[in-house]
Amino acid sequence: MKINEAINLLKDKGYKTTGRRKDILAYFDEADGYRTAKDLISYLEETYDGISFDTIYRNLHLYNDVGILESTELNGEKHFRMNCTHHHHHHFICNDCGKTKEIEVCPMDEVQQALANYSIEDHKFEIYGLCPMCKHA
Amino acid sequence: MKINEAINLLKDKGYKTTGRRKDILAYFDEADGYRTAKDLISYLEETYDGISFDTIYRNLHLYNDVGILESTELNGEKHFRMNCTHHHHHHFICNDCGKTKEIEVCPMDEVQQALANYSIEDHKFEIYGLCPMCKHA
DNA sequence: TATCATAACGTAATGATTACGATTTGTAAA
DNA sequence: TTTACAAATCGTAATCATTACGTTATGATA
Repeated sequence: MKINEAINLLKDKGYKTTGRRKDILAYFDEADGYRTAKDLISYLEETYDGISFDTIYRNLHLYNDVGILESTELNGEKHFRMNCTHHHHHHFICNDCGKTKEIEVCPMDEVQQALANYSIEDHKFEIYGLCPMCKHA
Repeated sequence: MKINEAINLLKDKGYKTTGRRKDILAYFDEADGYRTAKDLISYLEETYDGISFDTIYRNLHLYNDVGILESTELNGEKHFRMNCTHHHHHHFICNDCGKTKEIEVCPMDEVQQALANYSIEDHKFEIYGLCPMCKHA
């Protein structure tokens, strides 16, 4: 999702446009991969002297809820990245830099049949390793 | 993995067979699904008066390392279940009772090609929802 | 520019997990 | 069987990510 798109989405939903919020969007726009709350705090501390956990987590949850960000759990820590809204897909995630590559394969079609009497609510398919850049570093 | 198998594996590796360790195995053998450290503590407290976090987590890690248990992260908490050693497969996991169903489909073959220059180290494919039992409860 | 609800601050609380010194207990050798 | 000792457990404190909250600041609307 693009920054302007996200800002308009927030406005439409009645949320205020603050400096923190714009900077958080800028961070994830630039990051192009999964980042933690701690990563975000480090970044914002360059600009602001004193960032509250409240601000960090409230906005991460907000962005996640309205679909600006998507999240996953890696090594016991929540990680966030800009949401790819265009179509359903999965991700390769680099263990080193957190950057992602879209994977078009989704095995759910095949799986549905095997779970006839089950109620499927969600699924997760992620591939972990090193991206070409980190592999040769 | 069966309990006796696990105990022999521990002996072979030079680990001692203690009451706690046997009871932990019994718990996961009976559980037949994903359980948290807290779940395990509740169970062990019925038998022992005073179970140390040290004992819980040390043994969970040990069992996970030697392949007696396998683990996944659900709602920010590590969950463990008896390891299925026989062949590669994935799991449907019930959001209610934690019980699992094996899924034979694995999409990795298809994915390899799309990640030619990447180093693949691991992958995760899990399906979440309600099992037939919990669905009708 | 005044108003007011929302956002942010600073900090304390929570919950899972890890760490550690003291004590207990399997195990293997005497 | 007893002894010896490393490994296992205990009790509790520390850590780390996240959540909660009373107070203060600020964006948006009139």
